[in-house]
Amino acid sequence: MRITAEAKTVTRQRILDAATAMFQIDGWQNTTTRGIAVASGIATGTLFNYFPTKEAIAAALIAEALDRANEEFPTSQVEKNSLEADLFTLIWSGLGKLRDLRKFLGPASETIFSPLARASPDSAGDAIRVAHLEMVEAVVRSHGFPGPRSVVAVQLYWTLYLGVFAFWAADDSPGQEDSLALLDQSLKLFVSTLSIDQGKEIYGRK
Amino acid sequence: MRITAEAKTVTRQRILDAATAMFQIDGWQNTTTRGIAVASGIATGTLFNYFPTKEAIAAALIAEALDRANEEFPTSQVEKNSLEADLFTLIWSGLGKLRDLRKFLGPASETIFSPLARASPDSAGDAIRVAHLEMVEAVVRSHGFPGPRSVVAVQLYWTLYLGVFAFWAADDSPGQEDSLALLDQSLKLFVSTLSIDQGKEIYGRK
DNA sequence: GGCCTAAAGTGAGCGTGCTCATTTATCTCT
DNA sequence: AGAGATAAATGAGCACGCTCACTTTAGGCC
Repeated sequence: MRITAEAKTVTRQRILDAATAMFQIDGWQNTTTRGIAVASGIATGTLFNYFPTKEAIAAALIAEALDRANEEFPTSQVEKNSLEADLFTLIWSGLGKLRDLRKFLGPASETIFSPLARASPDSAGDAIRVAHLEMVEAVVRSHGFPGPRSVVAVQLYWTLYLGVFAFWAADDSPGQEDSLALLDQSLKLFVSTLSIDQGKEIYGRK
Repeated sequence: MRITAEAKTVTRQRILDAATAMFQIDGWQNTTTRGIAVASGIATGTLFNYFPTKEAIAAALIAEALDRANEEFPTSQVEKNSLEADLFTLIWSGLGKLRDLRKFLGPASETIFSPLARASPDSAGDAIRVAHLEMVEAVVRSHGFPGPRSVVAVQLYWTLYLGVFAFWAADDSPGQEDSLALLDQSLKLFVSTLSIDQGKEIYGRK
């Protein structure tokens, strides 16, 4: 068995499709890795040749959805919008792409986006965090905040983002208006810290 | 076997002591419920008569530590301090009581304080969240914000608190100065939302 | 003391997520 | 075409958290 690269991506996709369906129908906890394997037509062990953990499968789904949103985001825009408005667009469109996954997003991300993220840089969700932070950093820079950001500012942003994310995943208010309000408020707060943060400390040391 | 209530609290304490030691030495993942049971001189099944899950054991440890901090907090104070200063005292003393548990706090709370908290009010950490929020609400009220708070404000506070909590648990900066900075900044932001929040909406509607 | 009742204790066993020694399939080289 | 090499697939098996049918033990009552 060699140079089956093409076959591998096919299998990979079959796993992701099966997992999506099963997570949505049965939920995160009730979906077993054995089940996903069977539904994908492979053995249990094979599944783990493609994804190191169950979380990694969900993380891949989330990452792909967010990547799609990021691609659509106009990076080299004529900035007529405020920083807040741009970040709002970026984040809200990301959440929009995740809409289908919402049902299992809460339980899954609980393990994926551990608050402990800083201590385990190899975790399944870390790549997502880094990618998102880079995207945000680019937007912030394009609005005249040269950076670099302090540890505190970065941590604050990520905290607020996760808060919005988690709230949104479980938000049953009509049109997710509560989430909109929270995102709006969170961004106001974050932006207000940026000016304070400017030139204060670089990554934690003076 | 009846009215062994006293014996039960003794056993309960033995479990908590054994668990504390094992979590600290071997970490959260490497400590098994079987191990805790053996170290406590009981059978595996018996352990689960005292605590429904492994998380519940850690949650009990955290809850007791925070309770101790809450008791020490002067509720009926002559308020000469700012709201920010009072919240700072409350939170920082809480973290102080948790110092010994720090090593396993990150990994453990990852499961305990799920962002999904809203959807599973029976989870091990929910009582802690409620107790803390009540404490904060009391302090906020005593500083002339009659409330009630909007869902958004509550969620924002809890998000910021968890962010500080998680950061602090893994903070290796000398004297946890980064955590201090983050807490300071977080509280500033939260307090600034309070005046906006006043009279705006009660628990999410109008 | 000898029974009855029920609370508390027990550990074999289940279903997980994940591993790893072994087997199978494919490509390369002669 | 056959042999050799190796990437990929396999599933029995492990350790874990947790359950539950059963056993043990302590109290109330005569």
